[in-house]
Amino acid sequence: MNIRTLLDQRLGEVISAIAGEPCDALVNVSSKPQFGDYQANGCMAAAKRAKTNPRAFAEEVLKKIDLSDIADSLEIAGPGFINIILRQDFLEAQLATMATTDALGCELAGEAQTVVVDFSSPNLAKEMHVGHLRSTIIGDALGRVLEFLGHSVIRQNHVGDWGTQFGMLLNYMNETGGETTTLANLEEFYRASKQRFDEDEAFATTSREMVVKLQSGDADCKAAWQQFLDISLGHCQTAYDRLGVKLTKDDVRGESFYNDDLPIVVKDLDTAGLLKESDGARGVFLDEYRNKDDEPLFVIVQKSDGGYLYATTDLAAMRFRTGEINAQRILYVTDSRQGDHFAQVFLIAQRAGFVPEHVSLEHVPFGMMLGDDGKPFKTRAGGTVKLMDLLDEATTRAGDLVTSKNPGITDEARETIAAIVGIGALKYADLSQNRASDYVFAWDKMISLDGNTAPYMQYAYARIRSIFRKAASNADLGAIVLGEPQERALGNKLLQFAEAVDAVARSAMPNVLCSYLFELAGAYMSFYESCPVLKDDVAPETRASRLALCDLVARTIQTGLGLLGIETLEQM
RNA sequence: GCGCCAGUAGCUCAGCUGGAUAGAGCAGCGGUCUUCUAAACCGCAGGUCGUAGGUUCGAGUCCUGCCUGGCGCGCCA
Repeated sequence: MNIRTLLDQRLGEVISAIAGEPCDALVNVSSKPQFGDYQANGCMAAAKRAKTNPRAFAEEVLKKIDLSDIADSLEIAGPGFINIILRQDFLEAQLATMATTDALGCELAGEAQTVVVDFSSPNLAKEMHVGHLRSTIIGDALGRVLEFLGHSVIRQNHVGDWGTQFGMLLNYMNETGGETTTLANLEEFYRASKQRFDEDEAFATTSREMVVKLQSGDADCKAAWQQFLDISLGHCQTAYDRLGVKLTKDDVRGESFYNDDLPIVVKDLDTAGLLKESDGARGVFLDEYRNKDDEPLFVIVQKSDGGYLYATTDLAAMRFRTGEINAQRILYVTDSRQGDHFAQVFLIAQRAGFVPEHVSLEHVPFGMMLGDDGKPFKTRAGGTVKLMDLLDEATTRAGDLVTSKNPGITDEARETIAAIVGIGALKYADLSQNRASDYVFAWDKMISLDGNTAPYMQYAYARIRSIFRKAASNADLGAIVLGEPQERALGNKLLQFAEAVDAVARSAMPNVLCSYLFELAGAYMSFYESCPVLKDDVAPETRASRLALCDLVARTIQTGLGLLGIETLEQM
């Protein structure tokens, strides 16, 4: 049950009826406690359209509306706000309902959709580096949230497995005997082959021939290529597993998959009357975009030498995703620099009829990871930071912290906690930022575990679990009664979980869920300080009520962090 | 030259379709541990929301100009 939506509907009907046209009630969580639990802001706008006094309009609304089953009081304030205080027994009943299901009050807003989430998409010629982190974890979180709401999520790892560089790599693999051991360090392997390519003209020539052979389907070449991909994908899978990202081999559908479709894309564009030629290249002119000379932009889909480009592959993928997968919504989780590119290929795809009108194409852009100097995040030597090294450092730092907080701990427990806390902190630091902006990566901030961090939530969870361990067999849950102000605040916050999850699904902004969880954990910490659960002087029914609240908070934090791909711990 | 994104507290950032006195977290200052885990809690202080106009009952949010930073702009992805 999404209370905000409920109020929006109930008030919206009345406001619309009075105004004589459809109006939005604009219900939101109140900006301040003295304004009640929720506030409706829609009367001012509706009154304006109906050309009446907003306060008088709001009074009319209060006269007509019956919210007695939900709200204790409705008050008009300021120019025409309606402040809503919910009934305590309504909140208690809602919490009881919320506790009965794993969905914790979340429900499908409309029809279930088939949603393609295109994310991670590393170039398999090299090892994964920090540049792939944001796409991977943001896309993973979005996939989990949409799935949680009942949508059918198709993950697509659009890996780079088909560029000219593969000729170079295959050639070098042949030269070095194709031993898999030499591929243990992909980065080094790439560097070495690149060096050969740049220094030896003969090598470069055979490399180019290798590409042609590969793309024309030569069996030996294809086998070697497949072997290379398997190894590279293995590296990726190790990273995904350590990150706790739900991506497997089955989700991989790389550029090569669309190879046979590329000529068809060009042909279809021609059929649609969109294809033009310019300087020997073929492509589509877009009036909406201008080039440097203020002429319509030419988006090339086939080079003058006959080769295809990434716009072609993306168009082929769109055709496949709507035609074969039947997607109704497609999310592209890539960095914001590709914004223009996607806007352009979306336009072409719609114009060419590759994507029906009802399908939503959404670029989900994110900013760059910067170092604390404000420049792109690099190693001290200025090189690319490997993803694996980043994960290692996160767990090492978390491990050191565990040791300092809890010196007596066994090595085994330490490692488990370090992995979950370290990886969780790393992912949360990223997810909690508005993805649109560049983000300054700072180990100390992230791993200091203070403030709005994953460990703060993990700690709140562990504290609750500790209570249940202590209560042992005497931990029966009772009916929730929101007696104390902290209990009411906590209960209210719990019921907003569905609102937060809905907002993430709609806007593709995981940071909304992070903010929610931080507020929830904060409300719990305040509750924890002022409302004893297991102390001797707590009445049995109060104890049972608070245990039920604790349980629901624990489940919400665990589920919420789970939607972000972050694990919880019984003890920290 | 054109386009996209950003500019909010000392630092890092929130701010949902325009709503009431702009919020957090760090850092700073001051309180709270014979503890249901202090990785915590409570309080104080900190602001011309880049800038100049405009739209209106109301603007951090919408429009226009300007300034600053980042990114992109036909045969790489």
